[in-house]
Amino acid sequence: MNDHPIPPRRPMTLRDVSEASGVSEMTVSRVLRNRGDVSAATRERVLTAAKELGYVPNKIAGALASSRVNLVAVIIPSLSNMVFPEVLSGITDVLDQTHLQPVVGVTNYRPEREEKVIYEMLSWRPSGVIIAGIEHNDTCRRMLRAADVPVVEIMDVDGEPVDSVVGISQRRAGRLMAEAILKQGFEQIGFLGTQMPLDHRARKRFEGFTDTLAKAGREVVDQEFYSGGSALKKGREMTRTILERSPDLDFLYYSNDMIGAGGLLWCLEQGIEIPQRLGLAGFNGTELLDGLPRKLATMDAGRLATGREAAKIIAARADGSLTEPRRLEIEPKIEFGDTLRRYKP
Amino acid sequence: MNDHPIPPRRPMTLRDVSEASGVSEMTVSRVLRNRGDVSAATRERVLTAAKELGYVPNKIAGALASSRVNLVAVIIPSLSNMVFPEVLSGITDVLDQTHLQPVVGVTNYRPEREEKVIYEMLSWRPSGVIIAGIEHNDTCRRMLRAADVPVVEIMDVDGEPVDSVVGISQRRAGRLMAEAILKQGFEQIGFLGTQMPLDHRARKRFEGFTDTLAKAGREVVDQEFYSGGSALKKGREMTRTILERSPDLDFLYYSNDMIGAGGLLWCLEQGIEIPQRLGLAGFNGTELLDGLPRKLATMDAGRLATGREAAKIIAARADGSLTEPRRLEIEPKIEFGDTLRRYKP
DNA sequence: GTGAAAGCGCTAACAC
DNA sequence: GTGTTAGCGCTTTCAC
Repeated sequence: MNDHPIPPRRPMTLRDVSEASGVSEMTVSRVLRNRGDVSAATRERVLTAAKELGYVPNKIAGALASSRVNLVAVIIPSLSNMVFPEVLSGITDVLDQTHLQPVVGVTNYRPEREEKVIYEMLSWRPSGVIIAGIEHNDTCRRMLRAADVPVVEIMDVDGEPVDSVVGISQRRAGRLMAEAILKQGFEQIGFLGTQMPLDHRARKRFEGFTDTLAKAGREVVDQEFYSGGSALKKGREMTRTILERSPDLDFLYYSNDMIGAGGLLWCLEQGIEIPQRLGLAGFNGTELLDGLPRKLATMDAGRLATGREAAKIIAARADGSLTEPRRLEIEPKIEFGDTLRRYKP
Repeated sequence: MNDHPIPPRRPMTLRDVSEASGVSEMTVSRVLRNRGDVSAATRERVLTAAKELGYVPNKIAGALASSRVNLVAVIIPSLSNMVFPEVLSGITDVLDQTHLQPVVGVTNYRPEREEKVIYEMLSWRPSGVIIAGIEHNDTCRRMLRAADVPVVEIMDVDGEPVDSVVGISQRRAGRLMAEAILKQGFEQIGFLGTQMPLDHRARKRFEGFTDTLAKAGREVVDQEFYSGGSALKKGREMTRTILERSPDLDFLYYSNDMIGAGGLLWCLEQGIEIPQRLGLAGFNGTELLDGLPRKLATMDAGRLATGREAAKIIAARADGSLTEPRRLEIEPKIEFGDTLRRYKP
């Protein structure tokens, strides 16, 4: 064995590859980035050397030198609500075909977290920002605008976007559901939702919903809210509670599919006749609903499409093929399932 | 209005804050990072200037200069399986109390994607890597080792870790469940799982399961696999299929809670007596199970704890308070629910 | 096709 | 307490 003193391990650099291959740093860089003309021979030598050394380029240095970063900041309120991972899938689908890479930040629906996450993300100078919601405080909006980076706000188009926006109108979603419910002759309507004053999307949906009822001379007769715990279980409990308190209700509108599913299971166990005696509807168009004993009515919010379109906009802005802000409203689609339609169409 | 020509917008730098506040760049840097002594007065001036300009520091330059990056790479196979978001929650809980920040990469269970994601992540020189699974190909292992960064492999301790490792033994989890099932006198056991040769954790669990059955002179009598679609619905369909084919089965072991829940719902609808006629068990300890008509037996894999502990290790390595690799085996815990226990304990 | 020089926007180290 | 100098590891630009 040799017993030369081992010098302290220095992180590997281009220079190491350069020395190992006997080619200038500059040419090594060209090979590694596939830029400019390099002879096949040199190319080969560089690639071999890099591979043997296990060289991984330092993107920090690269980004600083070129002021180009292939990161796209994706800022969402939560990961435990399946809705956001689904949007992320859409984003990933599209970005995977580009050189761009999503980086996820989670705000937990807290504005001060949102500020922090935006700040942190922007400090890495990403090529674009995709952010859930269109309601952000002044600090957030100012940062986003000042960053001079393409921004796409998603999942809510009711408001003034910073730049581009893709998603459904939550108000319209609430309205459409209210109209469908009224059309089926339901009259005593209850609402069940999350206790989350900062979920602007749920709030707007509810507003659209109640406004429409009001125009028809109706109102939400009773309400029930929850926070934390198993949504399925909470849906069950809330449904029992609200029906005990207001036995005359003939429709329950849930702010998400999971609590709706819990409610549906409970109602079926009680032998409640659905939808004749009691109609039900959730929101989101979750895959899960397909496996229930009856299919809960819901509204597909086009999450996958939203993610895809948002990513396309960022990609197009990044490669210069798009320069103007876009506004893309996606149409929410009612799925009647087995719990909303009383009369045959 | 003034009509001076507007110079092309140059991204803002420390220098701008320096000029605006009349303080040297270095001191501005000190204030912004809370490093070293700065007089209250200068401090104030700098902060005001920075805020007014809406300055967001360039972390790329900072990271290059200091060779310190506050990013922790988190590499997981999927976001659509709730398991991983939950681990992420644990990680976030802990990292939120440090200056470290998680960055998520998704591999879709594909080794070539894993290679790419690791490479991309490492090229940003993160302070640590948390990666799902302990099975990685040689390229991946070499990169991780060469990166000279703390690495924590999670959710599977059966194998040789690159560095630290936190999680349950999947083989042991399979074994424990097999033992519990046998103890309850079940004899004709069927298995239902995902069609995913690359999910090593599911594979090891299954191996531990069948090995234990074998030692008791038993075997898995029939199996059924699925891929894609609504897991709840698939669970339903697979359960019907397997029971039609093998009506003598008296126990169904599902590789995850969601298909188990689908199976449970179907069995209840069929009026199958559970668990006397047929026992059921899933895997994961998903919150969802709490809302079902009966609680499915399952096994808590300690996902939150796994995430937390992994993050703690990274944080401790990063601040120098830990220097050795750690190995932390978490004990999986059977939850009997209402579908596994035939005899009163 | 290849190389040398300059500098991206910060911070470490040291001087004052 | 504050400022100066010299890089961090790449890429841009330009020369050859």
